Amino acid sequence: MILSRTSQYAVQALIYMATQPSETPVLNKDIAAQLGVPAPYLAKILQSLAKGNLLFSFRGRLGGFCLREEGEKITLMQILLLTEGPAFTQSCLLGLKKCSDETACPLHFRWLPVKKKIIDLLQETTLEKLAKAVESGKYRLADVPGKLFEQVKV
Amino acid sequence: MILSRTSQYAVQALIYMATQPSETPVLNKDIAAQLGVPAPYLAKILQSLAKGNLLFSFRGRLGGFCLREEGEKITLMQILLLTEGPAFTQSCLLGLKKCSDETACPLHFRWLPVKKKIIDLLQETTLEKLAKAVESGKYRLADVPGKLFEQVKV
DNA sequence: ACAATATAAAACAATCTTGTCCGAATATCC
DNA sequence: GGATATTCGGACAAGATTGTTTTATATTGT
Repeated sequence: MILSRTSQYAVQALIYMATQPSETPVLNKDIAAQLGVPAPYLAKILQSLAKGNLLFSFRGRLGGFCLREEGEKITLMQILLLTEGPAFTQSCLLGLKKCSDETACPLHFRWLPVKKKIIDLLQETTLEKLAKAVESGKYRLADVPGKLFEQVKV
Repeated sequence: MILSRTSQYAVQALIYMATQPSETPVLNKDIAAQLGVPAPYLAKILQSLAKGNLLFSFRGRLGGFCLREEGEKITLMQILLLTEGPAFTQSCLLGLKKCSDETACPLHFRWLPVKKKIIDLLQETTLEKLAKAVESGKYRLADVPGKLFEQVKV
């Protein structure tokens, strides 16, 4: 598995938030329900994203979470640096502590161009793009998405 | 982290084995010492690789482990399919159970070409190539490799 | 028989994921 | 202003998974 479950939930949640009107805070409870993920776990993830300055959080009635920046500015890389840790981009395939151009594992120079592709993807993919994809109805954010964009307003 | 520790140890161990003469079995104990990884844990990994038909194992005195095929035939993909599980190549970045061209997550088509690069790399990289890289002395298989290819025979 | 070795199983520890609980903050209603 | 409902915040623990160690057993060559 490339990403930890924590990272997967974080990305899913932020994409969902980017599909919602940005004026009113989104509830952890609602996000969890829409994605079908455990609410207590998601709450902890959202709190850490708020500490990482990616979200605003508001307590009390009418509280919830808001994206701190507009969706077009937030990249997947920003999210994953918070959830996977800052060493995320420098990790060695074989797990060596020190694996650089000078002291390299035998896979280092084969892995380098692929890693660059991954990093490029993560840096150029913004929440806005992903949110639009979901809003188009052609892509889904969760298994058995149920009524993510099929619900009728009452 | 891209690979589990189990996978990292497995790849390291098999590369090391490929650098050793193929006639005589290699001892788990020796591999563990050279790589600086816990021997009992490595033993479990090697056993599972033997069950997956990648290694021969011999019990008793003069026993040990041998590569089942020559190094040039064994690819990283073969190893990781055993240690990461057969679903390894189809995993969705966001963790969706069903994420195919028909039912896709918003990252699916962006991720696809990158995933292909990874799979290509894993399929075309053989133990032989990696073993030769290590034997050249320019690459290291473990942190603080100590005397991996510096030791003097007595 | 003995020593060296792999194999198996089980025990232990650490980490990751999930759930429960209660307190703190905030808006709304009276 | 005070009561109330709602929501985040944080502590704690249960469960699951992964990683690590220990112990015992079986096999093989000398």
